[in-house]
Order: sequence, then structure tokens, then C-alpha cells
Amino acid sequence: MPTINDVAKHAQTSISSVSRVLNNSGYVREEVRRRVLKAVEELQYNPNALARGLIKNKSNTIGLILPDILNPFFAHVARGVEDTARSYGYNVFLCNTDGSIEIENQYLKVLEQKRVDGIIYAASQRGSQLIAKLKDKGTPLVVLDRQIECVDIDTVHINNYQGAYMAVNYLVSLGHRKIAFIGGPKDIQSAVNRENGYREALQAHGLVIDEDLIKYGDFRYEGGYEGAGMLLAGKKAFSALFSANDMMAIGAINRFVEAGIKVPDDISIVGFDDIPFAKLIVPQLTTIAQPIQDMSRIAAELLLEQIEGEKKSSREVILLPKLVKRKTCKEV
Amino acid sequence: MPTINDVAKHAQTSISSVSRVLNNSGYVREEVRRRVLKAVEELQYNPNALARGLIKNKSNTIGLILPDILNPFFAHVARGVEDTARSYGYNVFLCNTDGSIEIENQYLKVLEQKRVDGIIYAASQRGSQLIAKLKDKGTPLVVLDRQIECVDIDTVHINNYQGAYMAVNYLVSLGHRKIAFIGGPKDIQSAVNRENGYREALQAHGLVIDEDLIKYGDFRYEGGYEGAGMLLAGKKAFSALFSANDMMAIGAINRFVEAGIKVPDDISIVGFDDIPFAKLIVPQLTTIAQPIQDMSRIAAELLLEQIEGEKKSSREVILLPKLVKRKTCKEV
DNA sequence: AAGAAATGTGAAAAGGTTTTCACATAATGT
DNA sequence: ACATTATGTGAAAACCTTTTCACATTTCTT
Repeated sequence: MPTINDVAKHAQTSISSVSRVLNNSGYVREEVRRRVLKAVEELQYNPNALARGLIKNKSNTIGLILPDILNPFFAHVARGVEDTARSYGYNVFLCNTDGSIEIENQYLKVLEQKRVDGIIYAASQRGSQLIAKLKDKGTPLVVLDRQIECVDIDTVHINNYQGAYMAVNYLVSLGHRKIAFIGGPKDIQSAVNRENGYREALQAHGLVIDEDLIKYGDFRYEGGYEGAGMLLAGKKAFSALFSANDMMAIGAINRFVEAGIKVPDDISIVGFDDIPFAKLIVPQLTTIAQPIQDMSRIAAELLLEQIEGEKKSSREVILLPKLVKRKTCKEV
Repeated sequence: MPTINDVAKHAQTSISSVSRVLNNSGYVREEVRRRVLKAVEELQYNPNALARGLIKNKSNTIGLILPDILNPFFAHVARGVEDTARSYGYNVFLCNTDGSIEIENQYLKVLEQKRVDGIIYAASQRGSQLIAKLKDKGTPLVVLDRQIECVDIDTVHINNYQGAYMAVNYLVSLGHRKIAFIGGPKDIQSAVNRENGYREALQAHGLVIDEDLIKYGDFRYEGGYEGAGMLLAGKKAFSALFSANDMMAIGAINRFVEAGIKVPDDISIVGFDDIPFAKLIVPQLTTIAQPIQDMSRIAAELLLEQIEGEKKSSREVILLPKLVKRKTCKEV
């Protein structure tokens, strides 16, 4: 692989001049520039980013830490981050942690070795000590969709509380009074925020919160299926269901259909996430859409601002979800 | 950030000795080793991979080029590649090309600049000149799920022909004689292979190929929906449908249901891919499963063998898909 | 015409590591 | 006791850039 030295020889000039034309810095005679460009072309010279990074103390690389790219939510995150990183001339290291704090630690270490210019962190709840440590080192950092207690960190997330509130509000506006809920795991912050939104929306409308109409699942299809089964077994009447995510909503729908209950005629349903399949099932799922890709674009932009500009005071960006009305809700 | 020099001073020894203990190379007195390790710990020293890469001419990094991580197929690819790369001590650069040859070129260039140790290529069909160029440069390379004409390149893909053949074979074994087909875009190799499998399976069973029962879609939900509509409008009787992918199969099912046609009672359906949602729709979709993650694991392993071992003769690995029987097929 | 400013050039240092080499000491073989 | 061998150490070169600095030449002011 040719080096800048080879180019200099071939163009009959010095290394310095080659560097100058390549970086458009300083003065260089037009003829020399031409010769250099020609040499670059002929030798197919492609500068060594390792050497460049070493001396400039900059790698034009960022790390993206997330639990699992197979989860469509994080695939969107990756897409959004990669898109804007590329447009700024950065590459992104993909780091799946699988939820393991060990892998996370390992990655944090090697990302530092590779001298990434910044990190976008969208992984475990518990990693907050790690986060604090990173912050101490001064590594540019943006935390995505995670509640982080320590202040002074750029953060962008979605208002889950508000989204749930909107869902319930919509159901109430359709005339529903008995609205069941299937929530997510209690140790996931977004899940509890959605539950709070549900509860407070009911209260705001002067409706009673019936604990028998509240079940919990694991955010997976089976959780919704089973939750719906339990609601049915409970014998308490309800005319609507708000599910804390779409997967469980779909599970619930299938459980209802099995029981001969019609959606939306007998029961109205609102999900959360707007996964791609929400509009492919029959009936199409009414749900709360999260602007994931916007979120990750903004996260990447915040990070790159941190990297390229001087550090400003840290920011918290909160995006509003959106109600997508489709076919699983009906007036009562 | 502390350097090896700082560690040497702190441990009262030379740079060379520090390097030796860090790399477990050469002789070093036990006490010195202890002092060095202590210094590393105290200073939180983390070696600069850029400098290391520069001198060793090795980055412990690979590039993964694919069209779009949002496509679950490629999300699986990414996951498989990243997993095995990590286990070998490598990082992966995520490169979405969005199908654009320009972005692809851009990425190829910057990956070379960053001196990646190898590339896994799972993007456009047309990139074969690029591929040849890479090959010429001697960059370790594995091509994933793409038919590449130029020889002497490690390749791993799935036998789409065989998968389609299995699907049709299964339908025939259930007694179906009039089997419709919705294919993918004709300029995608895997799509034409699936079509060939369909055709030759019919012939092998002595069944006529009725061109009126063959429609084409875009591999998306809408394509299947419309294809099914056209089949219905065609007035030719058929008792089964093989769809070249699951998304279109789901579109077709929904179109059939809309028309009051029952699946599987009136029409049996087999898809292709086994996307996560295949088992969540009602009725659960019978389909041909691709061992995507196996494929990408193997690809990564081939690449790392190329990188770490001396280059052996190039290999082509072909994986067999699997028929997953669920609820959309019925004996006739 | 002379001094000042603008333009242009190359040598050398710096960035942080690994590796080679020369040398020094300790252990072993005869 | 002396020659080998094994063990241990540090200086310096190498990897490929960018950037600074000193110097040389041209162009512009007055």
C-alpha cells in the first residue's frame, strides 16, 4: 500500500507539500498540486487513517452500544445513528451487549483503546456507574432512551408517560370507561412510565383504577396472550385494552379472537411502538408511534456537536410520541 | 490519557519492558512485571490501538457492508457477524449502503483508509467490479448471500432453489396440483433461484406450469396483496400458493381473507424466510426458514481465517433451508 | 528602488506503540 | 575456572501522518 512518501517521490516534491494539497492547508503552487493529484491517482493512494488519527488525536469513529440489533427498535436506532454519522464523515462501531454488563464493560474498554471520538449509549439501565466513569474521562457521550440519574449528560428520549396518557385519553374520548392494561416488566423504566401515564390519565378523567384490570407481561407476544387470558378469566367486564407495547397487543388480539371476542366490536385495543407489523395485521393496530429514528438522529447530532464544537451545557431532548389511529378501536 | 511512557516512568522501567509485559513477549523479571501491572492499574492505562495498529499493520476491525439494517434479514446478518467477530477480538464497522452504489464506493474507500483487516460484503448485486478490485488488492473478503461471478472468492449463501423446491414438494405431497406462485423482482438473484425451484419442482412431479398462475411482487406486503388480487381476478382455479417471501405471503393471506377465502381451508400457503412474525399471524405461516445467523457466523469465521491464517484456496459454503410446518397448509 | 507582505517549500518533530539489537547479568555445562 | 546458554534490559528505529518553523521567492506598497 503506497504511503505519502511514495506520492511525494512520484510527484517530485516533499511530503509536506503532498499533505498540504491533500488537506487543502497552506500554500501550494498550482503545478505542484496538479502533479500531486496525478501521483495520487496513479498510485491509488489512500491515506492511512490510523497514522492520521494518531497525530490528530481523532479517529472519526463513534461507538454505538445497544442490547440487540435484532430488536427492531434498536435496528431503527442503528439506522438513524449511522445515517447521520456518515453524513458527518464518521464511522460507527456496532456493539451488541445482549444485556450483559460484562460485554458492555469489555466494549467500553476496547472503544477507548480504539480512541473513538464519542459514544452513543442505548443499553442497560444499570450501567450508570460506567456512564459516570465515561463522563469523568471526558468522553463525549449521549444517552439514548434511558433514564440516567447523574446530571450533566446529554440525553434524548421519548415521553412514554405522555404516550400512554394519549392512548388512554383517546379510548376515553371514544366513550370507554372500563379500560384494561397490560404492562411491561416493572424494572424497565419506560414500562413504568407507560403505566403511570395509564393510571394518571384514568384519574384525570375521574375513572376508577381497577387493579383487577391490570396485568403484566414481558413485552413479548406470549405476555400479551397470557395477559389477555387472565383478563378474560377475571370475569370483570372491560370494553378496551391498552397494551404497553405492540407485541403484547398482538398477542392479546389473538387470544381474544380465539375466545370468540371481536376486535374492535367487542373490545377496542391500543398498542405502543408502531412496529412495522402493526399495520399488517387484521385489523390494523391502533397504536402510539415512537419517533425512534428522529430520536437517534438527534442523538447523533448532539454527540457530533459535542465532538466538533466546544462542549456546551448538557441538554435533555424529549420527543413526543404520536397516536396512529387504525382499525382496532371503536366508539362505544 | 496516559501513554506507555507514563507507565514506564511510574514503574521505574523502560518502555520496552512495559510493552513486553503487556504483550507477554520476551523475558521480564517477575518483580518488574508486578510493578508494571501495578502502574497500569493505577494510571488506568489503556493502550492506543491506533498506534498499535499503525506499527503492526493490523486494526482488529472488519467492515460489514449491507443494504439496510432495518431489514430483519440483515439485522440477523449483523448480529451473527458481530457475535463471532467479538469472540475473536475484532470490532465491526456497520455500513448501510441503502442500495446506493455511491455510498458503497464511499464506504469501501474509507474502510481502506481505516485499514480494516477484512470485509464482509452483503450488499448490491452490481458491486462485482468493486469486489474484483478489492480482491486484487488482497483485502480479505467474504461475500454473503450474493452470487458473484468472479471466482476465487469466499462465498456463503443459502440454497434458494432448494428451498423453493422443498416448498412446492411439500404442497404436492399434500395433494395440491394447481399451485400458484408470487415471485420477487427478477433482477434479484435469490428471487430467480426461488422461481426456478418452483418451476422445476412442478416439472419433476409432471405438473404443468401455468404462466397465468405466476405473478411477481416487490418482496413487500403490498406486492403479495396485489399479486393475490391478480390471481383471484384471473379466474383460474388454484388450491395452493407458494410465495417467494413471507411478507408477500402475509399480504396474500390478507387479500384472500378480504375476499372471503379461507386459509388453509380453501387455499394452502407456503412462504419463505421465516420472519419473526410468521408464527404470530393467524393462522401461523408455514414457511421455508433460512439459517441466516449460521450463515453469517460462518462468513465471519471464513473471514477471520483468511485474516489470521495464511490464505487457503477459496471456499463456497451453501446452507440448506428448512421447511417449517405450521398452520397455513392443508391436505386436499 | 527598497521594504513589507504574500506565496511557496522542505526538514524535522511529534504522536504512541512494537520490535530489533546490543549489551548485561545469572545459571548451566564441562 | 571458563565457555555456553538462558534470562533480562533499554536505546533506537520503524510505522505514516500532520504541523511547525525557518527559509526562499515572488508580488505589492509607497
